[in-house]
Amino acid sequence: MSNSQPAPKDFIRAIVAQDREARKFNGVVHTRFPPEPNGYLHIGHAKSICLNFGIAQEFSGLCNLRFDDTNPAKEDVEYVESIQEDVRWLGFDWQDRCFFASDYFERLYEYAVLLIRKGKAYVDSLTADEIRTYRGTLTEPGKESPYRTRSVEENLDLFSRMRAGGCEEGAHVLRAKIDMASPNINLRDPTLYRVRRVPHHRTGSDWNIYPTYDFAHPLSDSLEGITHSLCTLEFEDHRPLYDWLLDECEMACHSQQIEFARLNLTHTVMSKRKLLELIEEGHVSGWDDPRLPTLMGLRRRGYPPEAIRRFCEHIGVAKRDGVVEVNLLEHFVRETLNANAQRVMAVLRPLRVVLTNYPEGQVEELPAVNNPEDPAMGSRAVPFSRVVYIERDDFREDPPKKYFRLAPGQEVRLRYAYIIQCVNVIRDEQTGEIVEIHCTYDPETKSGSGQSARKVKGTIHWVSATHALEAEVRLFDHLFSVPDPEKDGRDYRTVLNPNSVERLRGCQVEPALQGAVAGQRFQFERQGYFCVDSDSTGQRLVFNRTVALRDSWAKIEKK
RNA sequence: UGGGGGAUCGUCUAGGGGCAAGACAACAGAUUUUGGAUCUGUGAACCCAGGUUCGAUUCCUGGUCCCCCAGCCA
Repeated sequence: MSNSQPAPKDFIRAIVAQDREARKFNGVVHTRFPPEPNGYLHIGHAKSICLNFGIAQEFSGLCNLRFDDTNPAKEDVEYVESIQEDVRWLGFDWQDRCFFASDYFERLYEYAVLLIRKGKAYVDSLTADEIRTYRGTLTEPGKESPYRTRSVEENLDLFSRMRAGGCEEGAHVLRAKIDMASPNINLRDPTLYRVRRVPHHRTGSDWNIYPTYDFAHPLSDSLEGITHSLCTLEFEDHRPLYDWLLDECEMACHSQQIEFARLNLTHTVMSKRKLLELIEEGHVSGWDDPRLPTLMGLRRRGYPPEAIRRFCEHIGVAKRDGVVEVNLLEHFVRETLNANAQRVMAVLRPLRVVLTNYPEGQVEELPAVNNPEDPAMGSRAVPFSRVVYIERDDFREDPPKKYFRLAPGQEVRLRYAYIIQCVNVIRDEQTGEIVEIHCTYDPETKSGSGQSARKVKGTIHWVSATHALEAEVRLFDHLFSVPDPEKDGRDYRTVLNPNSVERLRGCQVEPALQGAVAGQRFQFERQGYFCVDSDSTGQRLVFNRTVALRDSWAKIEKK
């Protein structure tokens, strides 16, 4: 019964559910994710991937991966491979259904011939400039090309010569014969084929002509039996053409195009062009720079694919265009990492602390919980000794109100260890800089066993100086310092965040991190989630900060 | 002043002739050996104007504002 079904989550699922119930397409649901292999995927694509694969899953259907490789001048196998890797990483499986529009070139050509025979397409020999002029404007109708009335025979002959390689690029194009006066510019005899004397990454030099998106897309959808062809809003105007082509080519399957709003995120840019500019101008290091919204970048940054999926589920699908705040994405990253990231202690900006009453040479192995959210993750031993490092931020000579950390005379708990009290501050005689602090520890307050009634307000993280591993840590922040980098048409480069990355060397991390491999994710207690960077080696650990923990102290201090 | 789409808390998304719901963010409190997590609570919205109606955010009419389209890109 339909009333036992949960309400559809969005208008597209509502349509799909209705179609399935009405047995449209025989009750089958078949979608596709159709990237052009001319760049790398970003989180905007993730929305489409989750939508298409998600709907297929929910409606017991299938989702194809199809490369829209109709423009050899811009495309490359390198992109094909990276796109496949990204889709897999996101957690989706196209099984044996990875297709290419180029797989259909021969059939597409035959459909073009069919259109010519029906008098629905013609070879135009106007120049690109002339075609533009003839097209008219938004408010004025276009003019018909003088070549529009060529005979079927002449068109057939010309078109086959275009294919055979007898003409220069731009000499001719194949156009649909629709309506030069249409208020919808896409219907003013759109181009179906153009001459391109460029080798294609899959078909080599087999072809001298290539179909346009407008021609190839609907036919590819139909050939694959795609029932619901989901795309972004800017293709809304193309739908009449999409339908016209399926009708005129007499396709057995009339796929249904449905448009939804693309994803926009605050504090970043999403277009391939701008992403490329950021890379080429050296503002970021490459497509996998952890500050970029590319899937490669997010992966390197440490974002779990599950977090991205949850985010995409959560933002929903609608037709109004808007901008999602990045903090929503970050929320899902924290939420998933909180549940499964191993906790570890790491001191980013070390301050030496000597426990003057702790026996020289003594080492204790203190048990530490790996993840309080998940007891199954067990515990580990953390070495403790007379000299430890704490965070410089965790000591203040003049502590503000409500500062629950270390200060002269004040007490604080070292996580999983003892309560210590600051008794002395040692500074560099020249610079006056604090070089180390002396504390005493209270042996009665050992974590767990002690049961000391004594409570302190603060607990800070630390690492044993003799046992710590040195590491480099890269702290990332938003690439842009404002939510909408392109507001009022300004150049987004003018609002790049100068502090979007901070490299910290000489960080001291817990020995449990020995041997951590690239991609492994941790929570550095009290600081955030970090992931081992691909620059990391056995000798030199490098971490990326995925996202900081929520910091309510920072808020208090701001006031 | 062509055509196509859209307008609900700060943000995203529901709903739909009769109390406008959720999430993030914000704020307040509880709790806490992570100032994390968790829990509780608070504030916060139907673009405007008319009309129909007992009643309109929803239906109708007219506006306003925003987005997209003049590639041989997708």
